[in-house]
Amino acid sequence: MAARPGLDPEAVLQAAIALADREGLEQLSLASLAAALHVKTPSLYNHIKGLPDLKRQLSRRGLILVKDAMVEAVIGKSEDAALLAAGLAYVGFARKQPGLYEAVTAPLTDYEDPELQEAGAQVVSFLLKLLAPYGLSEEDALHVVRGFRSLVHGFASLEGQNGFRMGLDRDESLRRLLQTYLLGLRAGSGRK
Amino acid sequence: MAARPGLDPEAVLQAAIALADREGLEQLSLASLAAALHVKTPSLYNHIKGLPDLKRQLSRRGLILVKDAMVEAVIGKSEDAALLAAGLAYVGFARKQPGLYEAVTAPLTDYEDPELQEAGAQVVSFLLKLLAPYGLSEEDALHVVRGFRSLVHGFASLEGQNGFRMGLDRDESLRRLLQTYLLGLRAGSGRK
DNA sequence: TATAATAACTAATGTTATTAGTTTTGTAAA
DNA sequence: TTTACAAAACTAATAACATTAGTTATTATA
Repeated sequence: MAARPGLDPEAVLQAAIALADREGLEQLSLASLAAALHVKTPSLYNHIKGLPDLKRQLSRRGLILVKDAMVEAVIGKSEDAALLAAGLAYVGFARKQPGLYEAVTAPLTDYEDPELQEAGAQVVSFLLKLLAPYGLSEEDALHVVRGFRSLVHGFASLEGQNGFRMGLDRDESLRRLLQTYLLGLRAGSGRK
Repeated sequence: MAARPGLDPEAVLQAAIALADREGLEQLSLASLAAALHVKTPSLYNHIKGLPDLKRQLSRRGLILVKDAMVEAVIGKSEDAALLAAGLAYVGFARKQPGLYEAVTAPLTDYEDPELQEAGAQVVSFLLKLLAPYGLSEEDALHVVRGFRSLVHGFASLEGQNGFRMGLDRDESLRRLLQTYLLGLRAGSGRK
């Protein structure tokens, strides 16, 4: 019947996110995290199960937040404008929280984690809603969702690893990529 | 004037690639690599500078090989057919050598490594050649290169982290993604 | 005020990367 | 054939890290 304040799991997660965004996900260790929290490493085990568990939590939180960012971005928009806004918001999130986004895309130790699957399913479900007005079959819509996710994740990932070196406006590249894909969708809707 | 055979840097690299492809890049450690080579860990330092150096070499080799795979795939093809073949080859490479491809896309310790920049530049240069027949301005072509790389890398990366869960044909998703983008390129070439 | 839940700690273990210094060995020159 | 040396592989040692076990300290509540 008596607790003791101090850290809690959410505070540890927040500190881990801050550290990952600031220094990169590879720099996130229990040692560096404990130091940032002015605590000894083993104390963290009162709040997390271990480093793999912490990274799993980062992945999940990142997925939730990137979806939230897209949801926010499409308010009052529909069809191409909504998809464009969602794509820009996705990449914007990856830029603002690079370490957290890295965690989303990091090779998972556990592909089968149900919390991660749920978070991923919410992203897919959100995109399917944006596609509803296009009147696609369920199968067609799922292919498009895969395409859209590939687009935005690929762009965000390459940008995040400094893959775009030329002095060419990156926002312009992203806008063109999304618009070209959307144009292709319109142009191809008659086709098989 | 006298050497002593045994391992050499290329053999170490090959073993590292095999291990990464088999077990995943995270499982690649100097300890596991040395064990696979029936050697003690410090012996590896006769052939590589250390673990970061080894991973850098993997990145570079992966970039070269993925480009080679695309070059091979476009023989005798041009325009949309060539870009489609290149995209399929890119993803095919990531599927066949998942650990090596992971290394290509892993967050680098050293963005500025000239060897990696050179390898990346060769990929860009190759794609620019494929785009030549489209008669785009240099700037337009560079935007398209970014788009194409985003497409294929995003797809390969999501697929590699088991991001595509639905029982939906993945090759079909990839083909549609590439075709939709190419269609958008054609449709949009009059526009700004 | 006393208690109990629990956060934080110390101590210890095992893994890993890395460096320094030593031994071994195969080849090329004598 | 013998010898010398270059380089590969080794042993030993250190430092960083994650993790577990067991102990101490603290604080909200009964």
